[in-house]
Amino acid sequence: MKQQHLVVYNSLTGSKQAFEPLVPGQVGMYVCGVTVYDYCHVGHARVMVMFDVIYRWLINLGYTVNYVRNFTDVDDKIIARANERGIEMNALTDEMIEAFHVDADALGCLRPSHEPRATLHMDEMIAMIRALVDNGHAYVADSGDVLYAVRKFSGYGQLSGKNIDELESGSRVEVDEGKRDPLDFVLWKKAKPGEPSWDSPWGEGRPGWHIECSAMSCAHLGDSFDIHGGGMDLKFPHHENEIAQARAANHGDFARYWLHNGFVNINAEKMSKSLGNFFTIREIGERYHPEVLRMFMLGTHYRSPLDFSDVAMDAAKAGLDRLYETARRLGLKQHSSDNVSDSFAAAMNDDFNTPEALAALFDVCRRINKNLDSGADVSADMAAFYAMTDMLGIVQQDAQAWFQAGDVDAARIEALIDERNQARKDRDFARADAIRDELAAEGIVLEDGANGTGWKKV
RNA sequence: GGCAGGGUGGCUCAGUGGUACGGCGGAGGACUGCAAAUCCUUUAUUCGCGAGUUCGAUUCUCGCCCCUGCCUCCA
Repeated sequence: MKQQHLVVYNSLTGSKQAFEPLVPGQVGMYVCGVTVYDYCHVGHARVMVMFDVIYRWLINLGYTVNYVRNFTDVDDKIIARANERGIEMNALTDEMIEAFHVDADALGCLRPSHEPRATLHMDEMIAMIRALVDNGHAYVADSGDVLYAVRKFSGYGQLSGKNIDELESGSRVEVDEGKRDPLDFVLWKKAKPGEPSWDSPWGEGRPGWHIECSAMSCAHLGDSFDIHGGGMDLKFPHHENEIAQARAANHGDFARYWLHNGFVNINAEKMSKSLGNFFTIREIGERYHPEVLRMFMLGTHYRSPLDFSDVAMDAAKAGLDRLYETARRLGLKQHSSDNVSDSFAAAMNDDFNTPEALAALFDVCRRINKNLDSGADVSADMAAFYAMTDMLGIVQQDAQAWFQAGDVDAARIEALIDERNQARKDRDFARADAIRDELAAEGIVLEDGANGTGWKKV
């Protein structure tokens, strides 16, 4: 059954739905970014990569996409880290945002249309909080904090599929003195001495975490927009609270489709900073090309858990090498746009099923190799091959460089290859094999082809 | 405890009411002086367990076992 039109799994309804944007031809998409106090780990990478693929596919479908991904650049952890390091908060967040971009670029992620920072949207946040206070959805507690009254919002719990009473019965939340309800959350936090703060109708303070996303998404995309995404762990309470704030303050529906990606696990356990079982993108980058990490992620559907391991990364590298091998045989890349195979398109249209899309890519890859072997025409398949790899954001490097990157003395290798080929011509295979073994010991593999001998680093 | 998502070959990962996609790995073959790469063949009578519905279930229903996540900050 071919899927001609995009169907997405909407966390809000718990089912797959045909995707129909609010405005035909246009998509507004907001993805929760990161809190910038440290380097990104593999879990963050998954959000970046998967929503990058979604972004690319939406564009391919012909939509004009307004893709917004925020930076949380003020919060407790940031302040604590800045104090630890003895630097200003902004110095820390600027540094981490730059690092974020380096990592995202390395992973081959396109830049979003907008990357708003919380600290640059104080006016919007304060306006939204004021609206909530004015219409009775928020109140000023004895502590001076402004809190959101969850009981005043009838739809609370719709996204996470919970109701307030259930949440409270199993709640681990400490009951705060000033709260009218244990689930009430902070909209505006009164400043403590020495903390960064902004002026507001409720005195000096700073915004709560949830309000920034409500305010920034609506500021860039309007009170109603199409897609809101992020990691599964943000579903509750973060996204639930975003909905409560935005719908109570504005008149729109807020986000209509909610997309949540699964976690990255280590030994079947969630990778997280609190558990300390995480690898940063940079650490992985020392052992694997970032594109291997991307390939690894594409092999699993975005909503499923993804178990990170060296074995899995090695397998991803082997598969990616095979694609690069084909790219190398094809030679110069022919740019193409919408030549993806039908099965690839069907897979992507079915809630961005990248594992199935990869299967479609490998089908074409195999056919190309076969036809290249037999000398048949591959032009149509080549266009499809590159259209699909571009859509997935893989095979973006020069194929020759992919295999020959690293610390190698190419001139010396070429010289040895010449020497070996002379030996082969002289049928001195002992000498020829000795040279090959010598290079193999250095991780250089020789390949004798119809057009001479090539080499690659493994 | 409540809610959510899982358990598919050596590993990994899709999928479907009619005996299972792809990748990695293994085996055999073609090619090669030998390799490497590539191609071909092959690698699950079987989809956690038990029952039910059905002509037929891995796919639907029920029960059970196990795993993970969320319910607090977390992508």
